[in-house]
Amino acid sequence: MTDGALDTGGPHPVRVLLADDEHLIRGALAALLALEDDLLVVAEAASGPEALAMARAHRPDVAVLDLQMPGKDGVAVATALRAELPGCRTMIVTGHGRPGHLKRALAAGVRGFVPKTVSAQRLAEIIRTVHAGSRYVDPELAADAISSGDSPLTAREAELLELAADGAPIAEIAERASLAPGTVRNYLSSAAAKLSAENRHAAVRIARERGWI
Amino acid sequence: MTDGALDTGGPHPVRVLLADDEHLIRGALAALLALEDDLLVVAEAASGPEALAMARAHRPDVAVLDLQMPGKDGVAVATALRAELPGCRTMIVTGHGRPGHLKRALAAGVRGFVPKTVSAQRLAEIIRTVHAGSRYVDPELAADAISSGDSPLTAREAELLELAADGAPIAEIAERASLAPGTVRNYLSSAAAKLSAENRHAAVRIARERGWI
DNA sequence: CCGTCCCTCTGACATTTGTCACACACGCCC
DNA sequence: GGGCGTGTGTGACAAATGTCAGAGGGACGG
Repeated sequence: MTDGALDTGGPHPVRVLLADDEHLIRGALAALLALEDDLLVVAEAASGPEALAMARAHRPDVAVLDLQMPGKDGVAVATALRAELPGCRTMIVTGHGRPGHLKRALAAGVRGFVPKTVSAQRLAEIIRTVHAGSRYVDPELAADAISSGDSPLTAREAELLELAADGAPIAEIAERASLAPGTVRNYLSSAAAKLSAENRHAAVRIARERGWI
Repeated sequence: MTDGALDTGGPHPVRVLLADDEHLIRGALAALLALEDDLLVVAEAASGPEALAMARAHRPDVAVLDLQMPGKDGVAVATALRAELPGCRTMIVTGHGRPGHLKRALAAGVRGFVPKTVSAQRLAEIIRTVHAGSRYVDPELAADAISSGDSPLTAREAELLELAADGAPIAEIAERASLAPGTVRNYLSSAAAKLSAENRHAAVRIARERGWI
């Protein structure tokens, strides 16, 4: 064991898992992180399920997950990892961060949340921060989340709004939710009013933007 | 001037402009392309207008543009470049390629269209291909575009569908299009029928997926 | 225990939206 | 020119949607 005085991260480099479906980014990122002496990319994955399998096999210290991946999204993977590998810290990297994702991520135990607009060096610092046990949330995304505030929708309203998201007619939504059509209309109307939307479709759009569904 | 026998691209390296709002990717990409002897990244930009300004200043041989950028999207930049710098080849790199974008891009004179799932080395090859004057379109994206086929919508139908995209009520659409409400309903109904949609909102969603609006 | 508040749920009613039949203009082929 | 097909535009009618008033139930504090 090397126990001399080391100033670049100590004897144990941080073992990193990289998961992103865009090879271009993942490969480039791996190359840049490899330049950091104290970081070691031990596994890469291009999908949610693959990320989980890789994590089981390689037991990384930190998992860097893209939000949008085929199969399972980043937050879902983080949730699963929390249960399976409690010692593994998770962080999310995302292209266009919407407030709701941030809240979902933090609820799933994610320790870091950053947009892809940061530099690689900054990302390396954040990986170290997260590995050390601190949390890091991009200030701009945090501001967005705070300014957008909590969802004013009740659970049922959000649920029905989600069922209405693909433009289905009321009758179909009512059937899927096992409710009377009138009830469905009422919830959607209430949700639209809270969101200052003209109708349920505009409400869906607004709720999406705010990350509330 | 070096004029000896060179086998890695000749005496004039390909001058490349990189435009992408995600620093993480742009920086990483620049680093990876720098490993190629015959490619030289002469400028980087994080937005559409910035990309144009950089292109004017540095006159690159090939402009690698992200599709989604603040200010002006990649296709819009490509259109402007075609007029201002006819000698500059343009190519689009995109995260999630939808058929309509590909058609728009080709119409704008773009010579290359690739998803971000390709590797950096592959991208380097494609930059060379494009610089040599050939075109390159990712096979999978091309297949999508062909299978999705041409839009069955007439010009007016597509136009009104676009106005309906944010969930606005018919009256507002009619006003913005200077048409009678009945006419608007008729066009949207026709568009919905062609797309096998239950209503105009579902039609909007389908047309978006197919890249027809 | 009681009142109060909020969420859930429903049906009746008015408004909005989708469907249909039809009129007009334009381009095309014979 | 005459016949034909297609895109554009309109209004009447039927169906879907949004609005409203209100009933029932659980949580919370006085």
